Amino acid sequence: MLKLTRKLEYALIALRHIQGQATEKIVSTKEIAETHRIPLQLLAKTLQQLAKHNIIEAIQGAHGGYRLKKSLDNINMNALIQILEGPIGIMDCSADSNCVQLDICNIRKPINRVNEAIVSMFDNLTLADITRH
Amino acid sequence: MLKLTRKLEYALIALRHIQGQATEKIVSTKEIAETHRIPLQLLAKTLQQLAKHNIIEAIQGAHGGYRLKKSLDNINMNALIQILEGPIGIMDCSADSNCVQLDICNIRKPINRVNEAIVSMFDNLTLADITRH
DNA sequence: ATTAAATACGACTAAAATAATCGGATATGC
DNA sequence: GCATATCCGATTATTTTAGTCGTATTTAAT
Ligand code: SF4
Ligand code: SF4
Repeated sequence: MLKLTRKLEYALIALRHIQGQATEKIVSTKEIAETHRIPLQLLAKTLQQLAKHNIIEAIQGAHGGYRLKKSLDNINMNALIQILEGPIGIMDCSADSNCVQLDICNIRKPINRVNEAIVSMFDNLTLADITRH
Repeated sequence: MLKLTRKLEYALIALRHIQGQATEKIVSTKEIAETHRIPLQLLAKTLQQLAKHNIIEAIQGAHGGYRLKKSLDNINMNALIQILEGPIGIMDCSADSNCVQLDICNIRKPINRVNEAIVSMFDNLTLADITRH
């Protein structure tokens, strides 16, 4: 309950790892996976998602890997979560959510406010805040 | 990811329902379950947990049910979560967590700060805040 | 050219967490 | 005594998350 996913953790670990290297160094998935004992394939797919969304840049072929494409100051946690997991929703109140309680629910509004508070918290947290400290 | 559980939702819905009744009225699980289309057995067990922790008072036997035992102003969301789901942890960093990354993890501290921020948010949110609006 | 090392990606399987149900016990008002 | 409730452990079902597999493609080095 209220847990982050491993995928998200792996992404943060990887971003911090990449940031710790020389700016132009190309870091391979393997290097990150071995350093931090992350399952290689899972990390690979995660990094591919980040590359597709222009957070990191992929260099293919032998001696390929990734390097940062944006400054981590300019990306917030909410954006990262959005990329990897979709929008934050502490519960599922959308129209197509087929929640049987939907139209008779007596806690929907306050719960939505809580959700917004969490979203806003992650909005105000840059990846640099996390990868720097 | 970052979702509340149904059990917790059901508890909130039930507490709000009970609060909406006359102060001394005894409300049965069945009444709440039918009004809000919540699975009876699951709600029953949830309310039992709340009763055990003195948030509501159980009246057994025919015409039994529950009524509030504490003012909802004096209970915060964090306490409710603690009762129903245990401590909030957006990830599992305890000593016995057998996370293989534990001793080489480069995001542990910042993640713990995020966790504390969430806990503190739920600490400052009373059940009355949720059941009233 | 061939090989080795890397990303790219869809499909699949495994594991864990959550949600719901079942079966019975106990209590109590009428 | 019976109907209606709470109580509660055990089990099953469902959903979500985590991880793996197989294969294709790219590219540097030889
Ligand atoms: S808050 Fe109410 S409507 Fe929204 S998902 Fe929970 S029960 Fe359904
Ligand atoms: S933050 Fe690091 S140590 Fe904590 S659970 Fe996640 S990976 Fe493991």
